[in-house]
Amino acid sequence: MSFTEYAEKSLREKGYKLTKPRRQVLEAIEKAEGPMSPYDIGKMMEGKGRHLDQVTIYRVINLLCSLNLVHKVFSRGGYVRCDLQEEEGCHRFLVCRGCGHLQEYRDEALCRQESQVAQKLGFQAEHHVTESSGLCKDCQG
Amino acid sequence: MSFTEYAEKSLREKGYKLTKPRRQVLEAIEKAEGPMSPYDIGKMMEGKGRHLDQVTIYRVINLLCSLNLVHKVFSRGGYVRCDLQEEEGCHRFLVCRGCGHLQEYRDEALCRQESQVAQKLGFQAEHHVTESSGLCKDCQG
DNA sequence: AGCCAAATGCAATAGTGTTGCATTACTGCC
DNA sequence: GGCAGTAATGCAACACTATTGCATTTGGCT
Repeated sequence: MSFTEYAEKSLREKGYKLTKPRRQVLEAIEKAEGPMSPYDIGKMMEGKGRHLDQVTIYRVINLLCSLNLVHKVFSRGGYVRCDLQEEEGCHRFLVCRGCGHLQEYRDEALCRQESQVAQKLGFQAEHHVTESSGLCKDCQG
Repeated sequence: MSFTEYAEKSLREKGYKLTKPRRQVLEAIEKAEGPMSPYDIGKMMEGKGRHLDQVTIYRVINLLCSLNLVHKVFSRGGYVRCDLQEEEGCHRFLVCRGCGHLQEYRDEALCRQESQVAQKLGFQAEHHVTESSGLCKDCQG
């Protein structure tokens, strides 16, 4: 199931309407190579002769983020599609400082250990957001 | 050694000048309870009859961040002083979704494991940025 | 005291994000 | 297939975040 298909299914199931702007934003994010800013998405639309209000784009992105269909990448700015679809747990990113390449992954053991460390500090962790920077396979050596 | 003392020492040692704006920003961040935006710092100054240019504040903050004397808190916006001073490694945050309380910590084992997981994916991690959300001691139960 | 590189102030500009309200358009129902 | 009602969008305005270039100032040195 493609990203867009999965996202549209998720929206339906949760009772959200499947509107034209939402389809368009999903399509834009599906096609994008890396993180897109709402502004980028607007420009892409404009380039195709369509028009989408910036506010609408923000609202769509917020919705998609809240459903974990899209993630914000803090260290680079912008938003990317979630590549792990229905995989539960905390999704993390590896961000290459060489080429900017982004890889999403998930690791249950890491999540568990992180929560344990928090517990020792009296904190009950619910969600972890992690972005690691370094060098990807192609940029090493 | 207080935050400001330590920061001023670090600046000197690395050859950065100890200017009035830098002292003022350090003082503001030292006193602040939680994350401050550059705009907040500007307003705080204005309130005391002093004036600091926004651009200058940004530049000072960027410098302090690059020296790890101050961290940006992505999930809340704004910047906080580093509470771990000279402790090496990746500094992480626990962010309470109840009261907004922020706690900084460090855990070498976690760091190592995170790098190992990345390694298995062919990625050579250098630095990890983590913010966990959940409930602090006071907000549980 | 004076030098000078580093840092600041100012002006302009661009990107990011939010709110309120009137209008439109999905979805479910007949 | 049309209708009703609610959810979502468009528009306008606004506020915050952040960057660049250049003229001017100043901290740290001799």
